[in-house]
Amino acid sequence: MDKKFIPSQVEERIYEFWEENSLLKAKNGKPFTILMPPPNANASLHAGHGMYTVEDILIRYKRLRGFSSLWIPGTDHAGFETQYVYEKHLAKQGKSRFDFNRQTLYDNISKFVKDNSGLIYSQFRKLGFLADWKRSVFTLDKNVLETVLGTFTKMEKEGYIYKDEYIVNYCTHCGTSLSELETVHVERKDPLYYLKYGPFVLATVRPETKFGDTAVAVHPKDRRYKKWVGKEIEVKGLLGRFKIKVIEDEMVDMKFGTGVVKITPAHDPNDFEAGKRHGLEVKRIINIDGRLNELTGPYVGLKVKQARMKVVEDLKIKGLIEKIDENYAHSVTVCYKCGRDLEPTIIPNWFIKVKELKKPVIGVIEKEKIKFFPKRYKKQILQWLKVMHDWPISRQIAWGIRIPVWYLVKDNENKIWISFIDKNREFKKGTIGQYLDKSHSLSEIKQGLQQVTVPIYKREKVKYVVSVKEPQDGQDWIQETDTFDTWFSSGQWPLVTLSKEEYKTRFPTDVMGTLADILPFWVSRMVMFSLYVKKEIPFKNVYLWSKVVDSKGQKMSKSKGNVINPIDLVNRYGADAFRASLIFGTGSGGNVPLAEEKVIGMRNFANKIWNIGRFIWMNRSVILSETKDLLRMRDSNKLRDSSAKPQNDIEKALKNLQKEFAEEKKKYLRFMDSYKFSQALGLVYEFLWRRFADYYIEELKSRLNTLGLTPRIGSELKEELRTGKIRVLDELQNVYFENLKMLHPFIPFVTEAVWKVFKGENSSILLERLKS
RNA sequence: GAGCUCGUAGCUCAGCGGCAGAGCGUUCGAUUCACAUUCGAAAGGCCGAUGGUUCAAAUCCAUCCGAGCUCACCA
Repeated sequence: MDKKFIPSQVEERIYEFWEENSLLKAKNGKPFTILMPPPNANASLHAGHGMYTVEDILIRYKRLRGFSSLWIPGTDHAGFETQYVYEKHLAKQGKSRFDFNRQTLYDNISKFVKDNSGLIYSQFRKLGFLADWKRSVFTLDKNVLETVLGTFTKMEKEGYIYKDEYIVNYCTHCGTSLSELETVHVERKDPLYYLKYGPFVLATVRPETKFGDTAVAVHPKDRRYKKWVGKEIEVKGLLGRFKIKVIEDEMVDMKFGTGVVKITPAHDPNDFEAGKRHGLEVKRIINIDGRLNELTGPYVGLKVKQARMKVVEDLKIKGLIEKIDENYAHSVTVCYKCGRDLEPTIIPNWFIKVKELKKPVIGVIEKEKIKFFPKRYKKQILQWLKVMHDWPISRQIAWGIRIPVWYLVKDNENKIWISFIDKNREFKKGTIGQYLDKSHSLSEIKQGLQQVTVPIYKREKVKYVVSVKEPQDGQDWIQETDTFDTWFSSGQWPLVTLSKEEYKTRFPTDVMGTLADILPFWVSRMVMFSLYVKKEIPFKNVYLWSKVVDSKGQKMSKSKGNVINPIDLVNRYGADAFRASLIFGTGSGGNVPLAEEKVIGMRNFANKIWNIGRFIWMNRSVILSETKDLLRMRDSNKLRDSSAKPQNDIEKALKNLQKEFAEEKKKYLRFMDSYKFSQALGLVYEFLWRRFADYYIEELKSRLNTLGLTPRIGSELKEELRTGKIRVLDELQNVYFENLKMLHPFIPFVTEAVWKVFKGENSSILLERLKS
């Protein structure tokens, strides 16, 4: 054995051993199953992925406890995220997604993902993860598509899916709508404009939307404006005079501004709701490219911000601005990805009605059929479920699972809007009828297709069918271009990962471990889909781990320059040290600070484990080789008298050691079974280092020394004590071995390396059992 | 506005009714000994504040102060 444990010399070999000897696969026993949260297929390992260690700990622990533990990995296509990355990549080449038709864009991204995937699995291997890589599932695999499309079809048939023109947060830069959860609210100061509006003055931060106003609202209790309610007022505006209705609505805050609000249903979520309540016209004046449209007269084509400046300027000239509050602080909704202001926009979207679907979810969580660790997340998810509203599942991006809806072309030529690149590589946009008439064939359109938009028509709806393949009925159909929100497919992760056989024995799975951040996005939806499709919970326990932050508790980000590359740490200090540093001394929830000093500390711990083994190994080998001699000299009476007392002391110490160990183990099992990994590791750390090494070994050494013995090599070993010493080492060794097993889930490499020293190259601690 | 969490050693945080703890850092000391990636020792604390429950409170309850997160709203 080397003086030091050198991870880089053994880790790779050990991992290969596990892999070659099928130790990554499930063995016989009672099933224990974890589905790995799928990282983005094109991702590379970041510090946060290190927390997957928690799942590896469970897998290894359960294996040692005799379970048939199975960890199934996978990767996610991560629609929006990936397309975003890819578009940045395109931008570097001076291109954009609009230069390609949909299919080509999809194929290019697909290739991009393939080229960049696989990296993260090799990094996971470096961390020692005992997952069955051969079983990896990708969220665009055939069987996943079947399930996901099947669920959609079922939901549509049963009335849980509807299409609606709804106001959604739309990022004009990223070109897609976002769910509420994908938005970020930031506090900001913007000018608040007080506009003269007929007989009123009203305050707004968005004067450029005034062309879309279809009412003015006041509070029902506001006496100041009572006489106007229900009447039309005449307003002088930038485009001339117009009449507008005054309505009353509780949403108005009498104290804010002048107590009068303009209602712009097409461009504000609250106004949209108000518009619904009062049956107002939805007048859209900003297109989805973020520019004002022809209804705004001279402002057509301007982007929102430019338009605002121009409108304000013109209003000033006309004397229509009373005052401007330059320091108005409010919060703005921005894109979580690019940080730009979101434009509340009306676009046709596919929705899932969640009112009925979420009821059983709340039920199983309240009844604790699914348990949360730490417990407080139960409250959080329940709170979130209560406010959960219908889920928009359409995304206007190419990289994803295309929604299996086909629109009938016939009779709808003027209702289906398309954009495509024609055979002369020209970009075309308009209704499908416009082009079919002009010698563009449907197949040409389909080939160059970028986007299909079918607005909601109240009277004559556009006929569509839900079908995975194009309907073969001789009629012309064109498929929806929207794709599913990534969470729609990853929400079905527990439904696509196991084999048919395994659904009988391994479902519900045992533990779902994930970052607390995605509790609402992912966990609640997995439960929802599972209860809907399988009438069964998808997992029994949810373990929420914490965010990995830097040593000062700051979130890691490139701009702050505090990003720590985990592989770097692994290369320098070993996978064990990295893993343990994420677990040791960390609490439940919040953040896990990752500091190099801590990794070093854990490296030292791994080395300590190694050296305790080395001590036992060196002395044991000596004894074994000399046992014969020693036995022959048993009757020697030399030192007999003086040996009596220390011998008894050693016996006593051993008894204490056994007692302490029994207590340690009992506690350990309790901690492990209640997912208190940090405490379990801390316990063994304390026991092995502070008690076993610093106290018992040191004590024994010094007592042997008082007899003129050093527990060292060959000739220096005095025979008189051998009987006692053999026992000493035997007992030390057993306690040590048990502790190796207990530590193995946390620091698999060093424990396995030591094991192999004692039991041979072909042995593995993973084949051992940790008994109660 | 609502909910949740956290204030414990210089730093990062465990502990969550029964002697105030760990890692890192600091100071002093040891060294042919399994390990200097080591060992021994020390300094460092009104456990955010106040009140309550209790034989006993860092721990439970209430209020307050401070920090953070999430959700909702904001013309």
